[in-house]
Amino acid sequence: MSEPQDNAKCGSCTECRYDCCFSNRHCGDSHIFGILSAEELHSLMDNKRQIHFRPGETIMKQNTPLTHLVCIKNGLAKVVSEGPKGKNLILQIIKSNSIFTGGGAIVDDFRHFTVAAITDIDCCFIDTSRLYQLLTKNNTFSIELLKHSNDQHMKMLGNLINLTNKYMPGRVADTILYLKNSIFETNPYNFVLSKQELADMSGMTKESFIRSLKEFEDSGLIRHTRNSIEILKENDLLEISRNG
Amino acid sequence: MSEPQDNAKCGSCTECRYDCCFSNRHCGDSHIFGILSAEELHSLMDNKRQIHFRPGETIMKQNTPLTHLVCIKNGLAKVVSEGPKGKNLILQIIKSNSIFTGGGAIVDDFRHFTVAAITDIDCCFIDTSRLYQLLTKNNTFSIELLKHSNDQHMKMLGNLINLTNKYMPGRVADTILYLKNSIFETNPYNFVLSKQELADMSGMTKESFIRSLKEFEDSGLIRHTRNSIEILKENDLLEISRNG
DNA sequence: TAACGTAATTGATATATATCAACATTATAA
DNA sequence: TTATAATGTTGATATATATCAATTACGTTA
Repeated sequence: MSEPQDNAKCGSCTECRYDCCFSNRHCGDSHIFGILSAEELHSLMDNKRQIHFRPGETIMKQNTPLTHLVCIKNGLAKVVSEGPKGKNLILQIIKSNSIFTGGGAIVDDFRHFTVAAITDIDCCFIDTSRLYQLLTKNNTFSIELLKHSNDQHMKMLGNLINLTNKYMPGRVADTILYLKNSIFETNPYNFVLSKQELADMSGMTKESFIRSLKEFEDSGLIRHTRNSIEILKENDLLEISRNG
Repeated sequence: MSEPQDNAKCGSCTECRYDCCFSNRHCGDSHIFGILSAEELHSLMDNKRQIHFRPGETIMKQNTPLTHLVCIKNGLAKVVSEGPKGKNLILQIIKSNSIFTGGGAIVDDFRHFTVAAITDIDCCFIDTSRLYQLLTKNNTFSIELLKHSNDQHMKMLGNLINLTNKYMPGRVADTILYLKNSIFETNPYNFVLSKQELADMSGMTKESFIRSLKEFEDSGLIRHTRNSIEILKENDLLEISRNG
């Protein structure tokens, strides 16, 4: 894999080595590493590897042994469940400063998801053995990880409910609102996701997604180009999302 | 199954009071209480309440504050996600000797599911405050609970995949095989679930469930009466489950 | 720039599933 | 027991969504 400037920095400088990927302030949806002492952080990151991925590359593959957890330093990645017969479902988008284990940590130590880079990505691979060691030593850390796990669990429940209870327009509304409010956080937002990927996030075919999106455009709810969407009437979209 | 006298016994005798619901040997899918010392078990169960529910009664209700976790001592319960517009999805059946928190433990302390009794049920309500206290004291316990959480998480992923990637016959096959292999564990198995509930487990209407079941019967894969099912050709059903 | 491959779009059609309505069966209570 | 409600079953139809095929736009490389 290629190694740009940041990469080299992280591999050499000591300060960076144990801190750069998980500074307390920036640890995204979880403060999980914020509670660790320097020593503990050291024990966890001692032999971590920072790796660069190009868009499209697979970061972790479903059904492989869960030997490392991944921390996204910067870039966007998609979490995919590869179903039978090539049916992919994108369950979430991971942003900078997030950790991701792959699902089966402690339970069966297999990865239940595939994670692939959407943009260029710098991320760290941390040995799960180090994680487990730390779990046995720092109870607060265990509790934080439990919190993180429950959080992911409830997000997946949300996914399940949306995908099974709603018609297509509701699911499309969910997807584009999720991207605006949880991922890009600006209103006309640009993205690098293909229509196929947007459809995979919404549990439908790309043709259906396109048609639904067009209806929104015709109704004046959104405006969109090849790779940007502007939400014009968020309340109406929320209403569509609620009514399924 | 245990005798009904247990109920009374549990309320009075001290030994029973801290042990009967969660003996190490019988703690179902989790050994979570098996690792606790007598003292710790005491601290957890000190003020626990054992309650009896009749079939159909609600044990915990979605969207209420998560003040207690529930341990099913004996009986069967259904875990329901109540969607908008009365669309219910039954996510799992809970058997004897299982614990259930309701989803949002530590995260938002709200219940994300409704749990309702299918049969008569004896269960214990344990203060979550006691649980949290114990979490901070016993690291092994935290790790066990983390394991339990991840386990539930991956089971929900399985649900999601089944419900979104499969056609009706595959989902019906999943449901009746799940009941045979994970819940009742005998072959012609009797159940107290209505066709509506079976349909709610399979993410479809009761009419569709009935039709699908009839096709299985006509093809000689199963035999069924009002409240019993016999699996005749499990391999064929597994094949149907796989092919969606 | 032209040429090619890939992604996006549109339309016509097929199919899975839900809905609605009628009826049958079983359970419950007077 | 009979009456009445609840649940189960079947059929006809409507609808949401996928599939297939054709075309267009775009981006990349020669």
